[in-house]
Amino acid sequence: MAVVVAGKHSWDLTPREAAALQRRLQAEVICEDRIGAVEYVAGVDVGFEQSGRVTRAAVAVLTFPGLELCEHALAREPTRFPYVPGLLSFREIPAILTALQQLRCSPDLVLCDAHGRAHPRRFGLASHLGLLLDLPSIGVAKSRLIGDHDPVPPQRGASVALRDRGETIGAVLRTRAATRPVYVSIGHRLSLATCIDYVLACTPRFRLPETTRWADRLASDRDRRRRARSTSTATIKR
DNA sequence: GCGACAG
DNA sequence: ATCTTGTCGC
Repeated sequence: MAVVVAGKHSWDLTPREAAALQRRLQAEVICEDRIGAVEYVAGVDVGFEQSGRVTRAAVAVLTFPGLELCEHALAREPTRFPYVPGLLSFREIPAILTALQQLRCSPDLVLCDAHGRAHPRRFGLASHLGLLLDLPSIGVAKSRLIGDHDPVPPQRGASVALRDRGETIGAVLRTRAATRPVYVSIGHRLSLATCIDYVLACTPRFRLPETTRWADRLASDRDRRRRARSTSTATIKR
């Protein structure tokens, strides 16, 4: 069954209106486990073309827990909202929805390269997307937006609480030893403990061949440009 | 007023 | 997000 967008609202908003919408929708996020059997898990990421005016969204659907690639989709759309810290979803979600709607199967869980509840108004991209799709979702960000935390012990699986204004808003989790930890937070329809379990289940110590192949495909354009640049630089140096 | 600020 | 230089570790 295809992905269905359950919720809808205007995307033609000013930054001020967008923040007001976040404050309203934040109350509808479910922070308890309302999740069934997980057979397919989707990973969502976006990038921008060199002009900066085109947003590209990539979605990969993997089997769970085997993590074999079974479907993917790409979308290119004009960027119609500026990057404002805290309003990332208004820039990225329209293209993500386009990509998701091309899928033939609907995932049971969505992992996002962004924050969920670890957000100033408790409504990061992962929560926004999860609510629109009415699907369990998790925020997995590479860097901090808000909150404070203690140092994270060095071994895989170690985590510490991410706190803001006296509240636990997420966890800082090591998915691999000797790399930077990731910032995990509830997107929608999951408890924080369950979010951590799924992130660890989706980030095994050794990359599967399918995962590597998919990452290569996503990075191909960027790598091609980088290679061309370093080649020309090397030529100039000589 | 100043710093901080997912991607 | 992107770009760069130097440095470290496998």
